[in-house]
Amino acid sequence: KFAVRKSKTKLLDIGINVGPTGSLNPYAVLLPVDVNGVMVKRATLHNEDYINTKDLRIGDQVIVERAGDVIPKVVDSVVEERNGSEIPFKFPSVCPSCLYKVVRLEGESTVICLNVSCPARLERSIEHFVSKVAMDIQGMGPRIVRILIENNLINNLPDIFQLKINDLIILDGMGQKKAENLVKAINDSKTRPFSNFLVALGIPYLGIESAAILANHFAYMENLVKGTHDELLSLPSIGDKIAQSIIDYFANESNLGTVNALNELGVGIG
DNA sequence: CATACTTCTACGCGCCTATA
DNA sequence: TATAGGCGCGTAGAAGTATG
Repeated sequence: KFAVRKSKTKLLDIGINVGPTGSLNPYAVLLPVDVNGVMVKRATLHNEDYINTKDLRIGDQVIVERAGDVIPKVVDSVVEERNGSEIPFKFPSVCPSCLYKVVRLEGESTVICLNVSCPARLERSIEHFVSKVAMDIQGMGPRIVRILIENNLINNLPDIFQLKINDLIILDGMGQKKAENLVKAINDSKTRPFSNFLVALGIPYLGIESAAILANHFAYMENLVKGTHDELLSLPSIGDKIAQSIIDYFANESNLGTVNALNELGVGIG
């Protein structure tokens, strides 16, 4: 097995993932290639500017590298090998999931879908909600999340806590044992620390570290909701971006409704 | 018991934000 | 403007469970 750090392959296509907060994240679909012992068929492209700056075109031969032998990335296109059939990539103007017009805010590199009812956003926000750093609901990975949504068992975050064993047991590949384990995991997650609950909400720029600082200062959701921009800014490692992001989140009626509904189900209190 | 399928975990670099 | 550090990215392999 050769130790190849960089490899050349063909950029077959550029796809778009919709993130939990509606961001449109581009990724490269590659002709599978061995990069230092690993077959790589996909690599992140970060954002619209990254594609434009590198002038990556669909059909290009591209250099793929695994940074630290872990995460693959497209580092360059091989311009000399173009034959004229390569197609420049136009970043989508509508969300690939809900077809709503997307926006790119001044000074931001991220293009986002603002439709709060976007199906892709719902799916990704639930995946994030149940993930390890957030509510840590074991046995509820992306696949199960999709099945639950497809079967109309989940239409929003609070719905997760209404799931019953009998709802789950009828699903494909879900038996008594899995259903029991999932319901138990969901119930256990109700007592996750405030910081993890905050992360679970999916507030842009708010990760576990910043959330821990907020949780430490405010202790309860009702205090945080009342927190002013200045108070947030006074906290270590909370700058204008994160502060504004938090203010924006709690200024949104729909978000407040979600938080209240969760609290009433015994989720994320204390 | 064998097979199929899903989830979980580790990995470490570099974009982006916070801060001086 | 420069430096520090949080955060998320894609893949393989292990661990676990469902099903026949």
